[in-house]
Amino acid sequence: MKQISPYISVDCVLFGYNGSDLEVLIVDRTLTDEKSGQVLIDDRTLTGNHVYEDETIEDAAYRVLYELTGLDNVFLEQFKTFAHPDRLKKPNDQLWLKRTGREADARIVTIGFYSLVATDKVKLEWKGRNVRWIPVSEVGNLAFDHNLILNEALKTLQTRIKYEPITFELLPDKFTLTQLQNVYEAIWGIELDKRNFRKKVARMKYLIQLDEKQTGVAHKPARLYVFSRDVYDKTKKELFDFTV
Amino acid sequence: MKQISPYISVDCVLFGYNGSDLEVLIVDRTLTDEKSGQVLIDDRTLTGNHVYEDETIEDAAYRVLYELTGLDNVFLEQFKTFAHPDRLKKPNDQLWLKRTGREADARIVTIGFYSLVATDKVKLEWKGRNVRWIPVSEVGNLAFDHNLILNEALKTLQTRIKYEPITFELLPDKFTLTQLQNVYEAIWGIELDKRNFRKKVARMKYLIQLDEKQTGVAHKPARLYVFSRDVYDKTKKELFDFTV
DNA sequence: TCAAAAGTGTTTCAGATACACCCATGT
DNA sequence: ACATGGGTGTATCTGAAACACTTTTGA
Repeated sequence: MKQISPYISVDCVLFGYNGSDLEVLIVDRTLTDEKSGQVLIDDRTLTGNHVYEDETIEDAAYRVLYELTGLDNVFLEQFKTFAHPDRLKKPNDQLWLKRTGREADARIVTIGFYSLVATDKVKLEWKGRNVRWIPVSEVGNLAFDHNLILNEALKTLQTRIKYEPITFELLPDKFTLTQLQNVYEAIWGIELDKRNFRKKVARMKYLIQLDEKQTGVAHKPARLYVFSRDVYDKTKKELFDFTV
Repeated sequence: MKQISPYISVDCVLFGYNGSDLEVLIVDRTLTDEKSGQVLIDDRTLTGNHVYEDETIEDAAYRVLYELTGLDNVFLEQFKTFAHPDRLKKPNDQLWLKRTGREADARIVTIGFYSLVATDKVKLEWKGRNVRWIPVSEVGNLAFDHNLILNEALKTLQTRIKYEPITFELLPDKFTLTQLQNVYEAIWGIELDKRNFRKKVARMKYLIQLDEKQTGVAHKPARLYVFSRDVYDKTKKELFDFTV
């Protein structure tokens, strides 16, 4: 059995998109007293993971993703590390650590990763716990410092999509321009003009229009597009202008 | 005495500007065999630090900066965490850890911070070791994974200055527009057009023109400017447009 | 035939780029 | 007087923003 690095963990913020809202994958955390049957803890967390001694943190994060989605080519990026001495010191968190056989006093550094996945690819069970997609705006209180981690991940995502084409990771392989626009709108929480949006993406050579249309929709069917990483890598240029 | 967190460290990439090059603060690492007098190690590192058990990583990073500069209001930002299992496993690094009384087998996570300082504010000695500013392009091989850390810090800096006005942190409080332009050129390694640069900064209301000029220069003296954080905070706006 | 979303063009304005000369100072 | 860097304006082009109607499909 592999040895676990006891002071390092990774937390993964999995973002998904349900057609109208930006969602995040949340896991239920419940703890019931064995004797009395009393519910001691009933709240929620992000998906986290320990790290093995001989494993990189990236591999540890990919392990969570693989367990949740069965996919191994998912967008994943480190965004910030959380190491506050008191980050695991709330009463519920201490109780949880003790009851699940962890060292409750240890200072654990967690490296935050965020990930973009098509929501339908996720199983609804993980390590025996319930897993749910929840719109980011309805998440409420999370355990540990997971609200902080989620907020930082969201800020990173909002910024990153301004400069890098990663939004299609939230969509099926073939998608419409309206879906793509909706993703930007969901992440930024604003509305964009359809015509201007389309003029903008028309300049993005790595969005390839297919000879294919939606089917089974009760309106004019939209054209389908795919993202071409190949074209993107060949045409992307460094941006040396500055805006602020 | 405070207890040290044995598995967490911070590494600080201090960037400076000498009037023509972007520089980074580098510390000599020398180890001499006590009996033979033979030089066992003679190379260079970034400035790093341990973290105390009850201390945040930000505070630990500020401690390095304070020791080096005597300043406590320096620009500092976390940019990436380095945790590869083999990051301290090179022979010289193992030798160094053992001879300086550290646990050579332990996996140590280091959180990378970068910082922008006016170079003249730095003392030239730190923990009994020689400290030097070296142009980023001339750094050469560093100990541990410090070349990797430096490269990531530089990439972060190059990107960050596109969107946030932090470059003046590398200059004296009062600076000329040419100095400011030179900083951008040094960080990006490209040349910018003087007139276009000035038109651009003219739109930045937080650059305040003083009723003051350079003195003692053998040419038309330049006007001096200061950065106003106050104006910046009041006028900065969220950027929701996207460019890629 | 109606409901629903797809798809399209023009005008106006702001900012990006390219480019060359005179000015103020110290030596 | 000369060397040095400071400081300025215009023309062109590209992209951002604002804005409304026709088209195609399934029900």
